[in-house]
Amino acid sequence: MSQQRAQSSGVASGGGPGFPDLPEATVARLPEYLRALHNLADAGHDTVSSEGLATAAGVNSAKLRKDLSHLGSYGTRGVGYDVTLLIEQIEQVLGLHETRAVALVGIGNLGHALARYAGFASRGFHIAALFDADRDRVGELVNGMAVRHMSDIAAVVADEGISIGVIATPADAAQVVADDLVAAGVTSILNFAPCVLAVPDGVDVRKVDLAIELQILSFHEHRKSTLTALPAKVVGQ
Amino acid sequence: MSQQRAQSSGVASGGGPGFPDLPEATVARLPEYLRALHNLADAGHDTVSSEGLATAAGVNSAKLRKDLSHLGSYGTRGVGYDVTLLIEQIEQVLGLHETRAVALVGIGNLGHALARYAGFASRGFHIAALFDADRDRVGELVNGMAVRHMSDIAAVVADEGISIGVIATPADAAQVVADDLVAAGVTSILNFAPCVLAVPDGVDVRKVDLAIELQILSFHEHRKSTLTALPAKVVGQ
DNA sequence: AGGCATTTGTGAAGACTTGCACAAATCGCG
DNA sequence: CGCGATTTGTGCAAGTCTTCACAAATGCCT
Repeated sequence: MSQQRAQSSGVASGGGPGFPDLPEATVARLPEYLRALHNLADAGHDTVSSEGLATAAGVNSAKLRKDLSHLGSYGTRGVGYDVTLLIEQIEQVLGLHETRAVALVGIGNLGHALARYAGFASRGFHIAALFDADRDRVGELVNGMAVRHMSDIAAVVADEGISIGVIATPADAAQVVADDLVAAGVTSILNFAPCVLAVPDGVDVRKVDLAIELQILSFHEHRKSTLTALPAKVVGQ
Repeated sequence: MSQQRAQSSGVASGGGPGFPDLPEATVARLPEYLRALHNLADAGHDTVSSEGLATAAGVNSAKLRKDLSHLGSYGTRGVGYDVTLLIEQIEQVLGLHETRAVALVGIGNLGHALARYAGFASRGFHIAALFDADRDRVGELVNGMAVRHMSDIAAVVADEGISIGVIATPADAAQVVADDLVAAGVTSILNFAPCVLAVPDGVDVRKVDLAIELQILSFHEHRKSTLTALPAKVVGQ
């Protein structure tokens, strides 16, 4: 069980049959483009220019064009991009055509909120099971779904075809949960616990740490207050 | 009110008196180092090597040393870093000595969870006020604090010295809320709504989009399932 | 006091990412 | 049919970030 490595850019396709060799930075922006495109489609737009889509997604238009060019040529010069076609292509690349089953582990404050969050379902993810290690919480209904005990995880993951696990436990439980998820066959983990997870090669981990986001903002606040000369750069988003 | 620009690296200090010129990538990692250092301190370690701290923080040791070297020389060759001293230095740089007051807007599912999340308080942030636009929710007690109406925001932000706003509203309300926060004097925003915010220069925005994280994982799942040859790279964290 | 093992701090190379600027392609219109 | 306006796709250069590799510094042990 190796310590996970830092993000390594460039998703090689090994010259295989179907798939593009997307830079990791591009992959991270595609979902944002997709969201903007859905908004445009809802607003009745059939086509959109790189400039228009870039603005809607909060990026530079040259960057947007380069990102999309990695998927192939789906724009028309002098016109722009076909909104429906581009949605189709990005969903294809992101693998969003098959609805993915997700297991959510840790039904505390955050877990409750995630279980009820409509944004997952509306964007192609199905929360297929809820788990907690606390037997007092097992059986509780959250958003119409019963909480199950961690000991069921292997069976449920197999039965439901779950490939993604979301960890919303305290930090001290997260590694054990990750090990259980991996043992059950999960190959992608979204970790909300404030700790680093060790996972085997072949398992992807993304981490979201709410306090870290605030601390980064704190740095910029601090800088602004001690140094009033320069305008702030907008960070991330 | 300009469209915000993409992350621009390098936080210039303008040659001013006090402050280091930290690369943005370094700033984003400092909170992770800080968390790891607190763990080490709790475990009774007085010093730690770059290798040890790097492992605990999930990064390469050379990267860690370069990051820390930007803060100055606080290590001892042949020995390592003094844990307490380094904690002190990083907290200084991140501006965590003064507790920062945070306003949380949007007390729905996610807002409730954030209001109750202990990780904020334990890492130096004080949730000073809760707001919602729904008058039916105003007055409700969440974690011992009453929800107030958005119309109070200007007065409360001034009274409580709030500098950071957290937006946990639906996407269609987020821009209005951001405008209100900025008008009230907030200069940093953490946005959980799935949309791009336009803010004036001088205001920092960071975005956390839970569905986007899953979609990025989905891409890697998709890639793994269509291409079984290569081992996956671990993404982000 | 001297030598050895350890570990930091950093120069340099390489990889990745961004953004400009423009040729090539397309459409609409006279 | 041809021309001008528009917009994509991309070569290239600049900037940023990561990683290696090693000299310099430190402490321990004899």
